[in-house]
Amino acid sequence: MQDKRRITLKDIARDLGISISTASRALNSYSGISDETIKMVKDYAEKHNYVPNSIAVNFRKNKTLTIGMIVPELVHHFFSSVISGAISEANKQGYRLLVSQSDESLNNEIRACRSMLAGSVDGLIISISNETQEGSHIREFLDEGKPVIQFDKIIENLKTPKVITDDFESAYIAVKHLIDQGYKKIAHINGRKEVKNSIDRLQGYKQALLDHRLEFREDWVPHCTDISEKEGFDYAQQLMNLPTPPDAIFCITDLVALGALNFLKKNGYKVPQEVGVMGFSNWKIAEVVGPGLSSVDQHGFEMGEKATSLLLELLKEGLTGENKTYKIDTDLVIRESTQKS
Amino acid sequence: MQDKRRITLKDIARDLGISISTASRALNSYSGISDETIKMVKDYAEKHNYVPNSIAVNFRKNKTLTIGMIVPELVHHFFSSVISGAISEANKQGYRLLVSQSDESLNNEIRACRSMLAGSVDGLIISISNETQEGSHIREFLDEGKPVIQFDKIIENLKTPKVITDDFESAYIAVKHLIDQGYKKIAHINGRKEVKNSIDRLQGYKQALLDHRLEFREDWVPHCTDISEKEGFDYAQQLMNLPTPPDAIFCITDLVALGALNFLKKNGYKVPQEVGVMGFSNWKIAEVVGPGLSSVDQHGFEMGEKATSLLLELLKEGLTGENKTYKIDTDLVIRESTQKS
DNA sequence: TTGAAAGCGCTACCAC
DNA sequence: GTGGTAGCGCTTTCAA
Repeated sequence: MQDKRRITLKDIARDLGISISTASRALNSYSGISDETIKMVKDYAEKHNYVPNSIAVNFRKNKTLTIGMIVPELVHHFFSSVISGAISEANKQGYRLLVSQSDESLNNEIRACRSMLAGSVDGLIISISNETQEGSHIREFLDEGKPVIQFDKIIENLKTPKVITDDFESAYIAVKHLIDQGYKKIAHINGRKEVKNSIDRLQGYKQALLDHRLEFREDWVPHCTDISEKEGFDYAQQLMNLPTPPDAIFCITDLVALGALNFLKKNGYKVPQEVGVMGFSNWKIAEVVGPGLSSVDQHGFEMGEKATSLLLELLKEGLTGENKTYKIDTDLVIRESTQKS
Repeated sequence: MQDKRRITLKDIARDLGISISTASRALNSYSGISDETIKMVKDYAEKHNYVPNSIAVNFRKNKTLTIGMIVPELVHHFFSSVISGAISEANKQGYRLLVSQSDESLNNEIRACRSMLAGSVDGLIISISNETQEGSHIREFLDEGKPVIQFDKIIENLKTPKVITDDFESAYIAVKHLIDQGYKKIAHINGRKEVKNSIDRLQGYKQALLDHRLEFREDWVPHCTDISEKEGFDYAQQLMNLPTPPDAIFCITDLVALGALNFLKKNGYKVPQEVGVMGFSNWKIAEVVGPGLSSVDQHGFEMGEKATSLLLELLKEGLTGENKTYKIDTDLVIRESTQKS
């Protein structure tokens, strides 16, 4: 293997008979350098394929031009969309993205944070794991003056900017759509009771029922723990076997909705005529399943962009940011599964 | 904001009345340092929460402990699985993963390569974009002695280790399954004619037909350009409208298979009784579509792990690697769409 | 077993 | 407009 040493500023300076500082200034087009010199140096650099050693630059400037991103799960339409948006925005501004995942484990999350904090990133964008309750490992960033943006799954009382889906509003709109379609007994397969997204969606669901004078029943609101297809199937079964079964099911997630849909299809319920089904997240499966699943699109890409631009702004200003919450709009995507009328 | 300066070796040395080099050696437990000193320094470091400035270490050692990964598209079940596997393996060995995507654009790919080459990574794992024909931007890594691993979509004549799906074998097995099920007129919606994966799958398809004395017809092998659902739909239509329509369709990808499936369902063809459909990649959609789509699972996570461990091995040895190809096994996942019998 | 010092490549300050 | 030089934090010779 060849280890062709890269040409350095020193080489340029020597070959051109100028000083290193002049070469540096010329390449960075500082004021106070003659156009002549600038041209000479730039031409030489071009010709000899000079690439500044960015490790050295980083070292000198004490920054990395890299931002870290930690998500609970990478193989997931929503999170990969967010990452995609983050990369896009970061690259636009000359930054790179270091990606890690916690696999929903607090220990992994802490390890990832530590590794990034050791000097590989200038700031952090994170969506916490299910296990994370408290954020001392995240606070370490702030303590060193490195900004953090939380998104989607957040720790409320950690003083960072937050980018989230407006879960209340989105759930409200989704349920209102069901109501508008003429469904009257609307159940909600919710998520974990202690997770903010679940709580907010549940509130939005309740408020929509309240505002439209529809009945709310505790036994119409089961709570998932895994948020899996199987749970969707099982809870749909449980709901439909109630003495008073619902005529629509609003699901915490498309995967759960898929399970519900499968139960309903398998057992001869007509969707959407007898039972309406609404998902959340608008994954690819919502589009391809039969019948097409109405869902709420969370604009993951946009969320990634927003979180990144917020972080870069703070980086530019040298701040760690205020405790402000930014809500990203959602879109209700209406498909067959709720088209009763 | 607070900018609590982090404690450095210098601080430790000063406070402990020893030299910087001793402090450094103690922390790294070099031989030739008294246990006493080691203990003293380590205790002090622990107590004052010393974290080595990894930018400085990187600079000094001229490496970053970071590897770069460039994929055509991040929001994609296969690629996010690969990334997930790569992160897992990299972290295990103390490395981090910098992720970028080309969006199937050669220019973006070149830009991403340049950015990483400038000093942010020690090596690269890449799956090239559809537009990429030639790899001078990748060769720049090798020229600097930085190893590269190609995976999935590769440039054959670039001297790097390669990790790929055994497309020939996988296609062969998939088609053989169709044959075993009793299908006799098997079409293949292929990909671009110049892309290696397409070519190999086509060859596997042909060989399976040949070995089982089934007819091969050019007009049964249309070529996609986008590899989209729409193309699947359109080509299925084209195939079924031929004077001699096929009784099974092997699709280059699940998305294409989905389009084909949709065409068939919409037009009253019974799947799998009248027409069998086989996908490739085994995305989530293959599992959830009705009827369930038989497909070939590519083991993305494993591929990411393998590519990463190969890269780290080279990094350890200081080599750029040989032109060796590693084929990752696939699994045939049989669902309803091909269960004729 | 320890210390002094060079130096990685670059930027930025201070002279001239 | 340009050059000299200090120094970022660390590792690693070389000397003692």
